Amino acid sequence: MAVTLKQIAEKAGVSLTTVSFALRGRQPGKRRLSPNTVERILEVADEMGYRPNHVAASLAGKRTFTIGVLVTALRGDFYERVLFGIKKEVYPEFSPVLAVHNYNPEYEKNELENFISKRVDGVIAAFSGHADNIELYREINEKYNIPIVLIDRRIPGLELPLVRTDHFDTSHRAVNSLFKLGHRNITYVGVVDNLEYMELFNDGYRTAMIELGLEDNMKIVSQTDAHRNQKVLKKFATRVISAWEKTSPQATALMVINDWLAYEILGVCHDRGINVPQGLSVMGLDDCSPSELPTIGLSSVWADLELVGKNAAKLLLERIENNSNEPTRIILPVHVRMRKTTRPL
Amino acid sequence: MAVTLKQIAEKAGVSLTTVSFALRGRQPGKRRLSPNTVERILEVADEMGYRPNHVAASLAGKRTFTIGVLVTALRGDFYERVLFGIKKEVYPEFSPVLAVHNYNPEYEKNELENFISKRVDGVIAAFSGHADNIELYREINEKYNIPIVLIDRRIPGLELPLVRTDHFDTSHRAVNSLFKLGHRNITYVGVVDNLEYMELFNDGYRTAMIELGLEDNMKIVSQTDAHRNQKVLKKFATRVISAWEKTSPQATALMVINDWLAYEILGVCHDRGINVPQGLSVMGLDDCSPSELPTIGLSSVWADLELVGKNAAKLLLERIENNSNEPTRIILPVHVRMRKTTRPL
DNA sequence: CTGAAAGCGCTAACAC
DNA sequence: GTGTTAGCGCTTTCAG
Repeated sequence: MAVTLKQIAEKAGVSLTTVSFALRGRQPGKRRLSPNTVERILEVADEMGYRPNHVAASLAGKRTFTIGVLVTALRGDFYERVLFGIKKEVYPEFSPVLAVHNYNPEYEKNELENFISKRVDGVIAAFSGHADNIELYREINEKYNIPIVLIDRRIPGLELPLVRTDHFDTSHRAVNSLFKLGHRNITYVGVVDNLEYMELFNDGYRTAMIELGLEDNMKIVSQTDAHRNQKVLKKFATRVISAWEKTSPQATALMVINDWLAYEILGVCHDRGINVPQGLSVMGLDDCSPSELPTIGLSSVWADLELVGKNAAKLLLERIENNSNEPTRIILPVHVRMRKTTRPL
Repeated sequence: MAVTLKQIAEKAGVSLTTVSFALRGRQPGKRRLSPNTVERILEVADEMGYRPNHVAASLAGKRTFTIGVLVTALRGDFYERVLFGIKKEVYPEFSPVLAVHNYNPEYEKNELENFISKRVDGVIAAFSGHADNIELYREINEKYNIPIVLIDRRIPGLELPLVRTDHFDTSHRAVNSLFKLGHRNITYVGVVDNLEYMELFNDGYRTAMIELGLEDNMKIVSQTDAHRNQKVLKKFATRVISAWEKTSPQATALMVINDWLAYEILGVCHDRGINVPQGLSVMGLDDCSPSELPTIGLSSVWADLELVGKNAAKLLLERIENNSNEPTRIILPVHVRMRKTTRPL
C-alpha cells in the first residue's frame, strides 16, 4: 500500500514535518535542514517507494497546483497546439486538466463546475458564446477567487485578461495578399455568430476592402452555427459555390472563415469542374495541418498557437501568484501562407 | 469564500453528517433521512451556493473518482474519438484526466507518476513501447492496486486487459478488398517497431497474400519510427515511390500503414505525375478525418474508435468496482471504406 | 431518523 | 536544526 510521510518519518527517526520539508526541498522561514538529515530522508523515501499524495497536499495546502483548461473542441490541431504551449509554460509546477465543451452550454457548465469542485488554482477558457454561463464564469472569478484567462474570445460583461491571435489582421492581411495577386473581387465566406471574434474577422475584411477602394465588390456569404459538423459544412459549401456560380461578375477569390469549410468548398469545386486556382482562388483563415498536405495545399493564415497557450499560461500564473487582476490583453500576430489554391491574376 | 458542509449544517440546524448524506442523496445502512430535512438542506445549500469540495471528498473517501487516460498523441482525431467514448461511459460519476506522452518515455513516466500522485482510481493507457516504463506500469497495478486497461497495444510481461481494433483483420481485409478489385501485386508500406501491434498488421498482410496465392508478389517497404513527424513522413513517402518506380513488375496497389503517410505518398505521386488511381491505387489503414475530404478521398479502413474508448472504460469500471483482474481482451471489428484512390483493374 | 467523532495524508504556524 | 499540533473539508463508522 501507499507509503506515507509518517512511515518515512518513523523509519528515518525524524518528525513528519522534517520529512515533509526535506522531500519538497523547502526551508521556509528560519528553518534549515542539515544535509545529513535530508540525505537520509531522501534515501528512505526512495527505498520505500514513496509517492507524494497530491490529494492530501492539496487539501492541506489549499492549492491544487492544477489549472483547468476548457476548450471548444479537440478536432483539428488548434487546441492541441495551444495546450502544448500551456503545458510547457506551467510545467512542472502545475498540471493542466483538460475539458472540452463542443459549444454545448450544458457541457460547458459541467466542466466549469468540475473546475470549482476540483479547486483548480486557475482557469484558461475558450468561451462557448452561450450567455447562460456567464454568471458561472463570474462566480469562479469573484466568489472563488480563481483567476481566469480567456483565449480567443471575450465574455461580454466580464473584464478578464484575454489572449488571442489577431482576428482583424487575419482577414485584413488575407484581403491584401489577394489584392497583391491581382484579385479585386473577393467574397468573404463567414459565420454569423454572437461571438465577438467573428465580428473582428468581418471588420478586417470590410476595412481592407474599403481601404483598397473595393467597397463595391464586397460580398459576404454567411451562415449561423457552422461549427464544423461535417454535414453542415458540406451543405454550406454547396450553397456557397451555387451562389458564386450565379453572380456576375463572379468573384475571383473566396476568403473562407475556416480551413475545414474551405476543404469542403474545394471538394464542391472539384465535383462541378471548377478549376482551383485557375477558375477560382480559395483561401482559408486558420491554417490547419491538412492545409499543408500536398494534395490540398490550401492557402491560409497561420498563427503560432503554441504561443497563445504560452502567453495565457504566463498571464494566469502571474495572477495566481500575485492575485493581480488588470484585464491585460495580448493579441498575437498572424502570417499569410500562400500555397496552391490561390493564383496571381 | 467557499461554503462548507459545516456552514450549511449550522444554518439548517442539523449535523454535518446529515448534510453530507442529504446532499449526496445517499442513505446507507439503516439510515433514512426525512424528506423534510433533506429538502431544507438542499434549499440552504443552494441558497448559499454550495460547491462540493472534491479534494476533501477524495481524501476522506479514499477514492478520487477520476481515471487517468494516457494516450500517444492528440494529433488527428484518433484519441479524440477514443476519449469521447470513455467520457460518455464514465459520465458523470468519474471524470477522465488526459495525458499525452508523444512516444517520449520521459513524458510517459511523468504522466504515470502524476496519476499515482493524484491517486486516480484507474488508468487507461496506450503504451509507448518503451521498456523502461514497464515496471512503473506494474507498480501502479500491483503496489497501488490501481486497475489498468490498455488500449491498442499490450505491454510485454504484463497481463492486463486490452481493448483494440482488429489490426490483423485490418490489413487482411484491405488486401482482400484490393484483390476483389483485381489487384494482384500489392505492396505493403509499413513501420518496423517493437510494438506488437505492428506485427499484427504485417501478419494480416502476409496471411492474406498467402491465402490468395500471391506470396510471390509480397513486398514490404518499411521504416522505423515513422511517428508522424511531417518531415519524416515526407521523406519516407519519397523513398516509397522511388522504390516503386524502379521495381518491375510494378505493384498496382500500395497498402499504407497509416493515412497520414498515405497523404504524403499521394503528394509525391502528384508531383511526379503518377496518376492515382489510374496508374496506382493507394489505400490507408487507419481512416482519419481528412481521408473523407473530397479533395483527398483516400480509401482506408475504418473502425469505431469511440467504441474502443467505451469498452475500455467499461472494463475499467468493472475492475474498479469488483477489484476483479482477469486479463480480458476485446478486439473490435473494422470496415473497409473504398473511396477515390483505389480503382478496379 | 440523527449526531459525535475519528480519521484521510499532508502543510504550516508555532514552539523549543 | 527539529518537533508538536491544529487544521484542510469531507466520509463513514458507531452510538443513540
